[in-house]
Amino acid sequence: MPDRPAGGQPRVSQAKARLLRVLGHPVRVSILELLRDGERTVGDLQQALGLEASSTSQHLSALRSLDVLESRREGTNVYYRIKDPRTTDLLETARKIITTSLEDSQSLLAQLNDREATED
Amino acid sequence: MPDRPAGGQPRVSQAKARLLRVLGHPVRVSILELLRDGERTVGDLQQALGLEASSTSQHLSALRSLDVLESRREGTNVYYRIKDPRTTDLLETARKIITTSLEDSQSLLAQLNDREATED
DNA sequence: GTAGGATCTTCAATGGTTTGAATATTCTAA
DNA sequence: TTAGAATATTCAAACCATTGAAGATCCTAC
Repeated sequence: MPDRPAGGQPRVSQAKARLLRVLGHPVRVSILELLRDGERTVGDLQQALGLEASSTSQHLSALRSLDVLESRREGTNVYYRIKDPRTTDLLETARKIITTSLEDSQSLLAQLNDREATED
Repeated sequence: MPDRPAGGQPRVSQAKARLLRVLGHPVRVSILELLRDGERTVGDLQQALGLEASSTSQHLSALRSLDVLESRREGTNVYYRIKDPRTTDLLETARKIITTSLEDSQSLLAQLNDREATED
């Protein structure tokens, strides 16, 4: 079994990319944030997201097909939950990276403004 | 300033999604893996990736535009490096999630095979 | 200083993939 | 069987990746 399939990049890179890509959508990020504190029904999620039922279901199924979510049925409702808690950590890390990056540009901006005020 | 822009999902979710999506491509995952141990030139990366120069440059620029990478020029070469080390952590977390998920399906498969061998 | 070569980036066109919305279908509980 | 809920399918529009050509930028050597 070759490490590098026809595509070009190694299998492991491809697997990571698949996971990150499925997480890389605003609706799906919102879903994970909603599920951070525990399971919820599809109808509940749909309402919180402000989406059509069909669209909600499609995003949920994308996440489940990569094993990010799992579901159980109870009567007429289906409950979804996050399968691996490290998925939440991953999103939290993403948040930290973004925050740092924004803080850096903020402080750069402040420096530029200071300089403008004092120079010449 | 509204939390929820016209798009639908909150700004924060959108920002996270942008970051995760730019990381969600096999070539860009490979780039980050190559840069894990330190900076490298574009030509070096290009060769390791097996890509066209222009394609390499565009992936690098996508990563830089979201502040994932930074670069410096030295003579005719440009060196790229990872800006925030937590980006590496994020990829590592992704790897762990995938590994666990694969192990789970492996053991499920093993159970199925055992049952097949002993039943009837 | 300027011609040539090397490295990297940008641009525009193409082909492919993903998304969103609407509709149809399946599933479940009563 | 019927209503309600969830999922699957479809198709047009938006988006992304790749390619090749042209454009910068910098070094070296004459």
